[in-house]
Amino acid sequence: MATATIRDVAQKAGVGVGTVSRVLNDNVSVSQETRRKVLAAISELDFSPNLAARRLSSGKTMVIGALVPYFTNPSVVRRLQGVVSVVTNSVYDLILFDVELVERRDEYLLNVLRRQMVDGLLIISLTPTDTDVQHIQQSDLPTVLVDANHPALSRVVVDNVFGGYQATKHLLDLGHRRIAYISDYLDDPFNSPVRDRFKGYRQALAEAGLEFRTDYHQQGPHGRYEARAMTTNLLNLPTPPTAIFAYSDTQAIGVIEAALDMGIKIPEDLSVIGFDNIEAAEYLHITTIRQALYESGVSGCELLLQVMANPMPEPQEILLPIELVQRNTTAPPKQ
Amino acid sequence: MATATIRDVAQKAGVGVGTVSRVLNDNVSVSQETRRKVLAAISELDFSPNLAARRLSSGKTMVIGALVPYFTNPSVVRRLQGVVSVVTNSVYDLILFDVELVERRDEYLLNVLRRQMVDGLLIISLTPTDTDVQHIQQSDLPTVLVDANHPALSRVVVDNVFGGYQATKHLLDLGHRRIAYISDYLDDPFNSPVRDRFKGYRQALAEAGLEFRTDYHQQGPHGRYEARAMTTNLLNLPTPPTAIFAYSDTQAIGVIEAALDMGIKIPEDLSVIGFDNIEAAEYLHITTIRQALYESGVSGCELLLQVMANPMPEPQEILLPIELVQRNTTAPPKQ
DNA sequence: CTGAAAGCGCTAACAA
DNA sequence: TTGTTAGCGCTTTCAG
Repeated sequence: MATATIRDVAQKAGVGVGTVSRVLNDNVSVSQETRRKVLAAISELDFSPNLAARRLSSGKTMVIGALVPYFTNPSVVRRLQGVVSVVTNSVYDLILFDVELVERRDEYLLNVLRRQMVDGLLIISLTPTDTDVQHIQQSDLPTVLVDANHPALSRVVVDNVFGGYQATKHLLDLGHRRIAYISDYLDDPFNSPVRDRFKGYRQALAEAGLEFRTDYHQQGPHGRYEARAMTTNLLNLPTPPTAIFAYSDTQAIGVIEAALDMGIKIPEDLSVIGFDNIEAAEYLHITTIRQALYESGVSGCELLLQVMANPMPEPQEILLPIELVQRNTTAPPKQ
Repeated sequence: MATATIRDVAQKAGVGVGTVSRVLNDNVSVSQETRRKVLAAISELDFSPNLAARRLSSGKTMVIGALVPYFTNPSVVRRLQGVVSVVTNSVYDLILFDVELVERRDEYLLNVLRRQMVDGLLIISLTPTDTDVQHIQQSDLPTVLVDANHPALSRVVVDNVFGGYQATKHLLDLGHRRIAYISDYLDDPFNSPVRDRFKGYRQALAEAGLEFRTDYHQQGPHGRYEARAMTTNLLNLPTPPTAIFAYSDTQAIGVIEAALDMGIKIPEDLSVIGFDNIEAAEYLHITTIRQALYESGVSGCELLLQVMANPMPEPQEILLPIELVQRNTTAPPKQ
């Protein structure tokens, strides 16, 4: 069926296109009778307004964009599920930008900004650089960060420094003295949580009068398998750690697998604590720092919708709570 | 910055807008010299073509839609990850339609079809009705089904009847005679796999000379918690089953939790087999029927891209393999 | 190879 | 309250 246009509807209803547009947009200034006629014509012709035309004319796309790194990352997926739950109940559609190559991140962002592809943007687990922020501000696109921090942008975050502190403190309280940290690369500019948690780790260590040992900090690309390798290094040290704090649950799983492979018992011989509380952490009974993943997506999207509706002079910050979840992978060290 | 338009570029380059459009679209009929001038003007003005305008004018949206039910479902997420991996490397963007309410499914589909929101559509784990198919065909929108079957549409599927058979056969081979099936509602029109696997289950039973017992089939809404309740019913029967085949791994997890709660040991007292091989099944060592989830998304999206490029007269079918993965939740029955 | 001009289907400003 | 009309920014004829 060659889809009907607004002109066809106008003709059939015996009114002008402006009037049809008015009833389409729930503009009040239409008489009952006229509205009825137009509505009848619309349903008769099975008319539905063309989106591209509407967008060009109105300047609004009615879509929200979500920029995410590694759509395969469970915690990112969980956040996205929160986003989707909100978007689905709004008038907006969701377009997903998956950045697998960090080098292409820039290209994505600029594209999105310049081409006016979306009315609002959610940036998830991807810390923008100052240059990025400049571009965003220049483009005037309502933007909200989720799990990423920048003072100039509205955001939904957790206190990662405190999270790192809390995880380490838990291990310390258990009596551990040789505590390692495995993480993503500390100098990844797009990942600020990794540095914050590291800071918390060192704070807790210092507070306990413990020296930071560089050989107890392993960093590498994110992932379960990469974490296994880092763990092996750690466990082969002359004086191996008795506890490992992993930057994420995914990495904690790798730590556990590597330890098990070496015949090291958890938690008897090695304590492991993760971060995030993804579903797998529950299944595997991993002690972890829970953060409200799903909720962060919900809050982020709600905040974005708000900002889109009435822009706020100041960037907003929503701080979500974190909480230690004790399960079966941490215990006091032997003897 | 008030974004530059094609007109600005034309003016600055001293050419007509048509020429600018030609270089934008890699049209060959532009002299080296002219192209150079235009390109210079473009980069000088930091110009990027407006998408809405391009869409309206060309009639192409350059976006692919993915219609999914329950974006929280792990197997759906996994398939989607496959889709994303392909879309990301194409010229298309991805827009996500999440259908949480089955009643609204229709509305979504019609909307997508009529408003020309996308150039191609992927329908995941949502079996279309004949009416749906009619609408799709009328709209002439390239469409591919993933994990859903309809003879009139291109699709990526597995042999679910065989899968159900294989799962049941495994239990039978182990020596079980009292085998139950818990599943989603059998009469859900949008879920054909549930019926196919049930058919396979009954085939295997019949082949073994076993009668189908209605009290051994529990159905309900999909989910881990719902599966727990169904399992409790089963296990409280006068002669409870010694093995349970769960429609999905998610449900198998519920089965296991319910059994454990009742002090029933797995696999000693009860064998459990799931379906899908989601990540949690690996963590929990659940015996299951693996299907290539991620791969289904990849194949589906590649097929869609192909169909969009050159429409095929006949609907295509891609059949993906399934495979029994024996882990720790199935064993011979006691004595 | 290139410029001019006619839309694509809609919204919104302007009259009436 | 309503009809008319001028664009929105681009692609794509149609001439030349």
